[in-house]
Amino acid sequence: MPTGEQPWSWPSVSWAQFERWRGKTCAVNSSQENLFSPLPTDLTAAPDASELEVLERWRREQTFSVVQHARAAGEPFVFWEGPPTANGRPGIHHVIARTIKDTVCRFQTMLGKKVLRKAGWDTQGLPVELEVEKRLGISGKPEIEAFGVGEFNAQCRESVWTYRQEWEELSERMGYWLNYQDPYITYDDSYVESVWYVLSLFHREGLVYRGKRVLPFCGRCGTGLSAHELGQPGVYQDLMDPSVTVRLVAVAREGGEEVAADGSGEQESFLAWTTTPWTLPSNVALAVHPDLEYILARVPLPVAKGAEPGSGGFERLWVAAARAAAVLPEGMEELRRVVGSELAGRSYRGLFDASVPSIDPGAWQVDESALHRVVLADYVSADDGTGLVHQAPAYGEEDWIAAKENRLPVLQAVGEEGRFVCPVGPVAAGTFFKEADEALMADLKKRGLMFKKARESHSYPHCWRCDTPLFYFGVPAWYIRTSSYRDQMVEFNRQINWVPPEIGEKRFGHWLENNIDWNISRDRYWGTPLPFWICDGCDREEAIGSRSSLAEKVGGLPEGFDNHKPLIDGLTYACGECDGTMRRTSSVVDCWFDSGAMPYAQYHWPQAPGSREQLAEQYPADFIAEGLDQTRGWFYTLHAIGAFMGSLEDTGLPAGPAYRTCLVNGLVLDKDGVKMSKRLGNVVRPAEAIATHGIDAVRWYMLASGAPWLNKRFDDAGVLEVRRKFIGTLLNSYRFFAEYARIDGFDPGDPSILPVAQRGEIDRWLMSRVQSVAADVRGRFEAYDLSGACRALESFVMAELSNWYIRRNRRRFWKGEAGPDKLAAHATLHSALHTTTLLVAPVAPFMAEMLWERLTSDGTSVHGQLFPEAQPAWAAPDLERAVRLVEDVVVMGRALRERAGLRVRQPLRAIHVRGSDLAALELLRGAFATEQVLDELNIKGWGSLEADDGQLCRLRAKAAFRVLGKKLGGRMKAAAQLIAELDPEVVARLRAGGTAELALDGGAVQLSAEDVEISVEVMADFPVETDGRLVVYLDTELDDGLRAEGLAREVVNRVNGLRKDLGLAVEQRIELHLCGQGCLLERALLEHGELIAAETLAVDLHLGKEPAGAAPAAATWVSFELGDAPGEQLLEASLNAV
RNA sequence: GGGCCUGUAGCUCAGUUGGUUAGAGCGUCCGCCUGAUAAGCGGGAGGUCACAGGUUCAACUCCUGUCAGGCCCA
Repeated sequence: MPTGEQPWSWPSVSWAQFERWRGKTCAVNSSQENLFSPLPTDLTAAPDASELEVLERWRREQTFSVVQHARAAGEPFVFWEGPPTANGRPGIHHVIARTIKDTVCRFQTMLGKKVLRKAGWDTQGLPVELEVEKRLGISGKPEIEAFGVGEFNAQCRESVWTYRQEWEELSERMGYWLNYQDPYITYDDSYVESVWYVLSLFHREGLVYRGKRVLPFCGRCGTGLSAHELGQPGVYQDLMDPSVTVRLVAVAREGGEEVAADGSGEQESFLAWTTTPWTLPSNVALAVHPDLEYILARVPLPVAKGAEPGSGGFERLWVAAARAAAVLPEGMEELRRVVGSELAGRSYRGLFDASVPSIDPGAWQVDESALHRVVLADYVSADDGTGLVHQAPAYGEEDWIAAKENRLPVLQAVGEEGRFVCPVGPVAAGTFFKEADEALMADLKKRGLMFKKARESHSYPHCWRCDTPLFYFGVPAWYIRTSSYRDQMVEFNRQINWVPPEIGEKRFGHWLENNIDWNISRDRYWGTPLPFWICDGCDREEAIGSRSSLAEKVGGLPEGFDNHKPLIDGLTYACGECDGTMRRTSSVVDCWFDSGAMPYAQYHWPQAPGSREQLAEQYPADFIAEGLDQTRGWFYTLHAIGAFMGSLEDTGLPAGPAYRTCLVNGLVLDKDGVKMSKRLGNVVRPAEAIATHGIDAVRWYMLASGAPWLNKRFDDAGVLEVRRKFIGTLLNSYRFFAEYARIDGFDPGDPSILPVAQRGEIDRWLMSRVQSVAADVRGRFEAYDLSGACRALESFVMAELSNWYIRRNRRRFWKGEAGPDKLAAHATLHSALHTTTLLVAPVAPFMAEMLWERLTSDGTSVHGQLFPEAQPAWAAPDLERAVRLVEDVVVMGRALRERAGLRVRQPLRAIHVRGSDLAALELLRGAFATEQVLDELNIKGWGSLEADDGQLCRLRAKAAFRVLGKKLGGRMKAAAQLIAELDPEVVARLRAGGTAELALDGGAVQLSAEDVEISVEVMADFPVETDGRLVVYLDTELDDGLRAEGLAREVVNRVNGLRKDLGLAVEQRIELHLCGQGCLLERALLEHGELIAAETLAVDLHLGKEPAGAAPAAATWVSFELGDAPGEQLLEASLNAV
C-alpha cells in the first residue's frame, strides 16, 4: 500500500488484507468453520480474555488501518482529539470521554465517512515543570536557572512521556482507535513553528499588546504563582493581619490647587478600609458602587476619656449608608445622602507625600488627572469595610480592572522582591512589605489619618514552596486583544451544536460575553517561546512566524537549535530602524494556546508541504468531546483562535466556529458521589475495572447510565447489571440461535428461505421491530443522543428479541424436522442478530466483533460495515400494534390466573375481553393475535371478544386536556366535570364519529371524538382486570379433560427437567417410560401421549411399569407427585438416550 | 462572593411544546414460568417530584427565592 501518497501515514497493509476487508474476496479463511461457532464459555463470567483475543485479531489483521483505508475516499467527518498530558496517569474519567469519542467515530465510520483519528499529546507548561522540579529536588525559578535552563528543559521533554505507554495501552485495551503512529506533539519543532505562525498573525493584525498582569507573587522566589499553584494544599493559611480604616481627606481641585472641601471648617474625609496597609502608599483611587447609597455624617472627633463627646470638635465622614452603624461612633448626624455615582470624580489628598514611582500599564493610556479621585466599580459591596474601596491596581486583580476602565495611573511602591523601592514616610527603601505595616500605621496615626485600627484573622495565601506570604503584583505580560472580536465569538458560538445546549448558551456564552483579553505569556521555561523580538533602542516589536525567517534575521540558526529556550534567547539582530538590537521577550506561551492551535499545528501548517490542503479538509471540526472542565480551557482556546483565523483572508479558512458539535461530559465520581482522590483511596483504576468486567460492559455502562454531561457515579454493581442483563441476554440470544442453527446446518444464503414478506406474522413482526429500532438508534446516534441509543437497544434486545420472540418461538427451533417454517425462524433470528450486532458495534466494539465473526464468517470486521438503515419494506405497523395489544391482554390474563391460583400449565377454556376501542378489538380478533394470546396464556379460545355491553362495564369519557385546554382556557375545569358525567350513549356516539354538545357558561361547545379520551369503567362483581381500555376476565371452570391436559403438561415439565438433570444434549432423542397412579393422570398419559412424546423428544413412549420388559432392569425410576392434592396423582418416569 | 449544573421510590436513572393514575431497572416480600439465559413474568410494599412562594383552567415541567451537593471562576 503506497502510504506515502496519503497525507497521514498508516502502518503498511498488504493488498490482500485490504481487499479481503473490503469484502471483494471473501475466500481467504472463510471456511464455514467459524460460522455460528460457540462463544467462549467463560465470556459471560470473565470477558477479559475473550476481548484480548479480539484485540489480538485486530492487531494481527491491522483492522484499524484497514478500515481507515477503506474509508479514505469517503466524505470527511472531522474529529479532533483533545491532547492529554502524558505525565499524568489515565483515570477512569478518561474512559468516559474516550468512550464517547470512539463511539461517535465508529458510528460515523459506519456511515461511510472518512474519520481521521490523529492522536495528540499536550507536552508543555507549568505542570510539567513542577513535576520535574520535584524530581530534581529543586524549587523556584532561581534554582532552575542555577540548574541550567537547557538541561531543565531536556528533563521536561523526557518527563512528559512517563506514562505514555500506560496511555497507549489504555487506549488500545478500551478499543479507542487512535492513530498513535503519527500523533501531534506540542513540543515538536514543527508544532511550535506553527504556533509561532499563528501568533505572528495575531501580531500582524495588531491584536497583540504588552500589558501588566496582576498575580500572586512570591517575593522570596521572585516568581508569580499560577492558579494551579494557588490550589495546592496549605497555600491558604490563617494570618493575623492589621485591619485599618483610614481618612482620605476630601479636597476640591481648582486650577490644580487643593482647597478644603467646604467652608464649614470641619474636615471632610472618605473612609476606606484595608487589611494591607503596605499597599496604601500605592493608592490611586477610591472605588464606590454606582447604585449604593452613601452618607456624609457629622461625628464628634475623638476626645480624651471622660470628656464630653464633641467637645473636641466635629468632622464629616463619607461612608456607605449600610455600613454607618458598624463603622461610625454613636451620636453621628447624617448630613447628606447620595448614590455612589454622584460621588464619582470627587478628589481627595493622597495619604503620603512620598513620590512613589508609577509604571506603564500597557493596556491603557494613563490619565494623570484621574489620580486620587473617586471612581465607580460594580464589584464594590457594603458587606464589609466602609463601602469605599482603596484602589492599588499594582496589587489587586479587581483594582487593576477598575484602573483600566478609569485610565488610572499605577503606583508601585513595592517592587518585585517584595521590598519598598522608595522611602515612604518612616519606611526606608528596601523594607520587606510585610514589615512596613506597623511603621506606616504609626505614621498615619500621628498625622490624624488613622480612623480605626484593629487586628483580625483571615485566610491569606502563602507560597507553597517557601511559605512566604504572597502579595499580588503586576508583572509585565503579553495579551491578545480577544475582547476586540468578542461579538464575533458570541455570534459563532450560537452556531455550535452544544450537547447539552445549556453549556453553550450559559456557561460558555456568559464567559464569552464577559470576555477579557487573553494573557498569553508565562514567565517560565518549558513552553513555546513567544516569537516576539523587541528593540532595546526604540522599543519596536517584530513577530517572527517561522524558523526560516528567524534564520534569515539572525543569519543562520545555531547548532542544536530546537525552537525552545534557552538557545532562542541568545538570538538577536540589529533593529535596522535605530542603532538598537532586537531581543526576544523572555516569556513562553500559555500552554492553552498550544492546544487551542492544534487544528493548524497538528499539520505543521502552513510551513509543511500539503498542510494547506489538509487544513482545508480537516477544518472546522464536525465533532469534539471533552469534560466540562474544558469550557474555559480547550473549548475556549479553540474557539478564540478559530474565530480569529477564520476572519483572515489569507488563511483560506471559513469564518465561523472551529467546531460544529461539542459534546460535554461530566465528572466521574465514586459510587457514593464523592470525587475520586488518592487520599480517600476511592480511585477506580481503569485497568482493574476492565479486567473485571471487560471494556464493553464499562463502555455501555458509561453511556447508558444517564446523560453524559451529568456527573457519573461509577458503581461496580451498575456495570455488573449491564453485563448480566443486556450483554448476557444478547450473548445468550446468539447462543440459542447458534446452537440450533448448527444442529440444523442453517445457511443464511439458502435460496429456499422465504422472503420476509412471505413469512409468518411473528417473523414479520420481529423484522418490523428490527428496522424500526435501526432507524431509531441511527437517528439518536446522529443527534449525539448516545444514552438514548443504548436504552433503545437494551429494551429491544431484552424485551422484544429475547423475551418475546425467542421465548415465544423456541419450539420452532427445537421441535420437529426441517421445513420452511423452521428455516424462516432461523433466517428471522439470524437477521435480527445480524442487524443488532451492527447497531451495538459503535458502543460495544468487542462483543460486536465476536458476534459478527460468527454470524458472517467472511473474515470482515463489523467496524468496516455500513450502519443499518430503516427498511420500509419490512415495516408492519399493524403487527407492532397487535403485539402491543397482545402483551396488554397477556399481562391482565396472567394477573387473573395469579388471583385465581391457576398456574399457566393448567389449560383454561376461555378468555373474555370487553373494550371501548373497536380497532383494538378487531386486531385482537385476527388470527395472529388470537394465536399469541391463547398460546401464551394456555387458553382454548375466546369466550367473547366484544364491545362493552353496558353490563360488565360502562363507557366513560375523560377530557383530552391537551386538545381542549387550548380551546377552552378558563372553562376547562367545568368542561372536564361535564365530560366525566356524559352518558355512555353519548360517549358511544362520539366514538362512532358523532358529536355532542356541552352546555358551558359563555356558550355551548361542540365536542367530537378527538376532544375526549374514552375508557371503560368496570361494573363486574367477579374478578376482572382492566387497563382502562380493555376489560379481561377468565372462564376458570375446569373439567376433567382440562385437568388431564394440565397434568400432561406437568409430566412434560418433569421429564424435561429430568433430561436437563441428566445432561442430555438438547437434540438428544430418548426412550421414555411412564407410569401413572391416579385416574386423572392415567387419563392424561393416555390422551396426551403424543404431546408428551413430542415435547420431550421421546421416540419411544411406554406406559406402565412392566410393559413387555421394555424397561431395562437397571432403569432408574424417578417419582413425582403431581396435582393439587398430595399423593393423589403419582408419576414414575424413567428414560434412556437412544 | 459570582456563573453554571444537579436534586423524582431504599439505590441508579427516564419523564415529549405545561395536560390530570409520575415510569423503568436494581433491591425487598409473595406467586409463577423455564430444555438459550448468572435470565424472564405477574403481584405487593415503597413518592410531599428538595423546600417555600408565584404564574396558569392546569406545574415534576415555567418564574422568583431558600436549602443541599457538585463544577468553574474570584
